[in-house]
Amino acid sequence: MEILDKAYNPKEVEDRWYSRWLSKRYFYAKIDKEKKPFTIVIPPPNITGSLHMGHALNNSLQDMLIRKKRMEGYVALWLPGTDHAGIATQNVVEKELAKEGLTRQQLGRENFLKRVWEWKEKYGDTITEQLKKLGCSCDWERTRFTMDEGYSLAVKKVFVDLYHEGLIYKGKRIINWCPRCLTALSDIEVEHEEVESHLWYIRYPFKDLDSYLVIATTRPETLLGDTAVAVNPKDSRYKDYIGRTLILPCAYREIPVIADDFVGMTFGTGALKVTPAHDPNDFEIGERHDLSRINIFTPDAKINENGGDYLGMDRYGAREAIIMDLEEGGLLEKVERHVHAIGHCYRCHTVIEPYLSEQWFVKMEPLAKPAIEVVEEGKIKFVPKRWEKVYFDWMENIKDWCISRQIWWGHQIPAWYCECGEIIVQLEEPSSCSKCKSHNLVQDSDVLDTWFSSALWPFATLGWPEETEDLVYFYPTSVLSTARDIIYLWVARMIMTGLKFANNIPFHTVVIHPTVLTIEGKRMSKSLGTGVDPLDLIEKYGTDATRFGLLVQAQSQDMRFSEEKLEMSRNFANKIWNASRFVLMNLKDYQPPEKFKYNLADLWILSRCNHVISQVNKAFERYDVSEVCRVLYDFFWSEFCDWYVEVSKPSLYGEVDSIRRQTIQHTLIYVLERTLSLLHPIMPFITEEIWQKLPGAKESIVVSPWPKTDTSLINNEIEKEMSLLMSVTVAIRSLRAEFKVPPEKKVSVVVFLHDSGKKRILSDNTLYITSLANVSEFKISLEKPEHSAMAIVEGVEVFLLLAGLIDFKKECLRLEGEIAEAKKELVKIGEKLANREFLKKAPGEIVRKEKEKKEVLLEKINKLENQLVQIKS
RNA sequence: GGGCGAUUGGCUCAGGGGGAGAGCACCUCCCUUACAAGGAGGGGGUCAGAGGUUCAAAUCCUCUAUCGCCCACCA
Repeated sequence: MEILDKAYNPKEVEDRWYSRWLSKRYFYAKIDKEKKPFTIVIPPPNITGSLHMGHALNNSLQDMLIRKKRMEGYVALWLPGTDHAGIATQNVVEKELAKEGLTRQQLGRENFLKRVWEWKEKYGDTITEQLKKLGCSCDWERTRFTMDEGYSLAVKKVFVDLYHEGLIYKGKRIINWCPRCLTALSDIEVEHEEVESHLWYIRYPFKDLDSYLVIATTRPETLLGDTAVAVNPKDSRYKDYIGRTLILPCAYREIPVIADDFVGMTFGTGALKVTPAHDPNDFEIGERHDLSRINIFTPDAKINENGGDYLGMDRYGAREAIIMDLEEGGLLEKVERHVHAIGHCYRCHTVIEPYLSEQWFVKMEPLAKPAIEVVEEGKIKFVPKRWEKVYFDWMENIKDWCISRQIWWGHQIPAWYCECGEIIVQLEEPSSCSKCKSHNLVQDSDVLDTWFSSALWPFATLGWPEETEDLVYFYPTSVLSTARDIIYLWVARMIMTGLKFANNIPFHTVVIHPTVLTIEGKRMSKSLGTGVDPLDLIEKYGTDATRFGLLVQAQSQDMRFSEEKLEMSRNFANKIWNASRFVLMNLKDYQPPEKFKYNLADLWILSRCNHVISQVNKAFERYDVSEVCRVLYDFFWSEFCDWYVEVSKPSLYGEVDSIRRQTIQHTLIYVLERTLSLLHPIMPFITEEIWQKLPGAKESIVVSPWPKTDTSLINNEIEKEMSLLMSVTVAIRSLRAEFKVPPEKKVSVVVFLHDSGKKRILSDNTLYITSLANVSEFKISLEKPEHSAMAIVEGVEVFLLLAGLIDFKKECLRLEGEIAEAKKELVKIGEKLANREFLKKAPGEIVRKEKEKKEVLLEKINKLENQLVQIKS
């Protein structure tokens, strides 16, 4: 039997096992129709990404689930891969080009894309390599990328099918435009943030009257694009002005006063400037009143030729200039402070410009409907359940999805325009126009929203649209685990496309894990420097400790993470290591026993162990990974190590009876082996390393069977008996400490009790108490000894014979304190039992328990008082 | 403006109708041959506040306060 080093050294162990597992192909999910599949598709990280705490948590969680199922005998597939991340990746490569003084426009589309692919080949696997460091048991042979050939075909097919079904259309609308990324964004890619700004009150003079109308706006610069001022038709203040003409300040255009229900009468002045090309509401008002739409911005948000004198200014410069001009012209009535939310690009945080342009959209309502139903019907469950409401709220108010992006990196839209005006949408490039036969066709230059392609992830990765073996066997997948901020962006859309194109739900459970925050409760962010790098943690504490530390905190609330919290986990890993070391050190002569001779403690730990197996399995069913961690931590440390290992020592060191010895050895192995298996999904490396050294170890813990509860070993009677011994032991230790008995000094103990059952337990297991509490003589007596300190546990009076060591004054005080405390409790219980309503309405079980408590307390007080009298005499 | 979540010992968090818990920190003792990344013992909380339901509330309901998150076209 090989003995372990004194302290656990994770680094040495981790690389060795991971490459071993790979070479054995344990993570490869081989289709076996006799077995059930269990599938998780990884939320594909961006190729630009590197592992952050959120990834570390989410992937530890997925690995935990997949490893457990693998051990349970499922064909467990964890399908990995990456996302091409259109805007993000394009930005990164453009930045690189900028260092060389180049722009993508200078390079041209084709060369630029070549550069991006080169970049991808070089850096795109960074994050998947990091996942290996985390111990993730992904099936790397099935790794996918959202721009793989097959995957791209799936994307095109979905687009083409939706188009021909009328669910994708092209339209001119106000969309969210990022003036820095120079592309449209969908509504959910815009992050709203409250900012302190102003409300400017501006006078718009009437053409034919010597007066003016005052409008209030947060964006004075857009007045250059105004084509009307609108008031509410019910607003008596303005009734007479409807239909009159105003002179637009700074632009000197004539615009009408119109009436529209949209306008609120209480905000501002009740008069609204209408800029159809730069505000979604104004756009709609414009449609109703047939107003012209004047675009005043260039794509990078500078004033264009429609802005007259302000041509070339950027939007903020133009604002200042216009305010100044208004002020000079006496047209600025007043300025108020005003807080409002404005949208920012989720990629570069530039302020979004509502911008009129022609884009492709997906009609969402028909897709959303069945996706709502499957969640309502419980076919897909969210964990925690409260996220279902979040999902419903969004789905029930869903808006059409703008899917075209004016960037180059991504899936180019499979639409071709003919000079005759015909639009051809199909998978392959057409050789000629289907209408006029012209060969002069140009493909739409836009690419699709990255989320359009990731929406297909659960089935496109399995080979769809081909009816592949993988697709048939592994789809629908089982669990999806992700962060809550992509419930709309990703989860909802996967459900919609899965139902539509793979004819089934994409997964039956959506686990929404908590967000990892800093210890101050702030979001972790690289740019703010508040992030923690999980690889640093792995380096410092080991992968297993890092995983345990994250998972034990993964409860239903967000977690405030700090590095110190990993110390607990590292210590736990070390504890596992050393307890195993102890076991292995005492196994040198081990032979699997043919006969057993169990003691109370053996039966106790076997019972506890099986309780724990069942608790762990239940917690897994609820996806309560934190509970799994806690149950195992508590059991291993506070029961197995603190009690069973300690109890086993005297027998292992001194016992001559070889059957007893073998029984203890067997029990140690039984418990350790099972605990390691239960811990393996959380802490894969240390458990494998130790497991391999246990007698009878087979191939690998990775593919070893998951523990099943053996109910025949669960014995509540035994657990109660053991707890009596533990209580007596603690009582003796406590008295020793109270009276400062040196640890090495052996003491004599006398216990006094009447209960014959308890007497038997104590006399049968004296060795536990004498060894655990350093007792030389342990007597069950019918006489109370003098000159001793006393404690009462479970009705047993425990006397520590301390002639000469006892400070009687102190002991009196202590006893009086205990009496007082017991009496306080007695009063409370007394009141309860005096309450007739309680006796009448509370369940009999509760009443009985309270009465029993009262008896125990009375007895205890009586005993304590007797002792007090005796000591004083 | 709407919704969701949180409020439990100094800190970070469990618990979720009938005995207030853990880890860290703190105090005392111990380098005992698995482990000082450890062991033994101990102190510390009227469970944010106010009402209500109940025989019984940290736990369920209502309201309030504070913090956080999400959604939203009031310019």
